[in-house]
Amino acid sequence: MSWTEERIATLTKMWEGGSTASQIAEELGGVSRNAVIGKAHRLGLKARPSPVKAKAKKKPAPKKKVAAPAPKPAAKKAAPAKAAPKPAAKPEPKPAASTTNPSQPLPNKQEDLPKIVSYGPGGFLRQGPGDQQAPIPPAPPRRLVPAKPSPDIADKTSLLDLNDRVCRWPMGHPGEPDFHFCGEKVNPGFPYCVEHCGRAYQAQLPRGARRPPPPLPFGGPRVR
DNA sequence: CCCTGATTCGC
DNA sequence: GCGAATCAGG
Repeated sequence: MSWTEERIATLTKMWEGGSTASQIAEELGGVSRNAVIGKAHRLGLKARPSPVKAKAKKKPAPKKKVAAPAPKPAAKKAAPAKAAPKPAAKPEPKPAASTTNPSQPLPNKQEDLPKIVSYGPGGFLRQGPGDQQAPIPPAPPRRLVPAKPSPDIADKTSLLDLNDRVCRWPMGHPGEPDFHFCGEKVNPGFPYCVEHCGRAYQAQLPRGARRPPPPLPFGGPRVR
């Protein structure tokens, strides 16, 4: 498996969403937990509550079992000394001007809601009924430059384009070059547009009066 | 034991 | 760049 735009997008989204590396790996498929972590680091988006970060113990020369324990005067990757002790360590947690938007000083301080989210098979957001009411309607009227990672999906709704107002119904299948999301305006109160709400939420019919199989996302044959 | 993320380093 | 192996804390 290779790290395509979509896979990286999913990884990033989930990682930042708080999903564990295992969950992400399982979601992406074809990659291990380590692969996810490794990639996450390479993407520069590490820094997350890790159980093994509290005490940064130094490593007593782990030495990979393979490498010969022979003394290496000039180790190819010797630790470049821990420079910059920075005694005056009191750096202001600069919020780092969020993409700068002078004309709109949005509060941007809407509580640190844990907001548990999960992701469906395609990395789409899976919400519980309780979350569908969108407790925080004043979604920042972000009008940032999309900066599409790929021109191929220039007019498609990618994972990165998802927000509280667009339909999250997946179109196509993850991993495919044109995988994207519906992107239509949502049916207020739901994560999908009116049309897809009809697919997602079907009235429970009486026994025996059941209709066709529930066309869940990724659940059945490809529909597009 | 299980889980977690961090890190190293051969490929 | 990738990820298995490994480390290390919960």
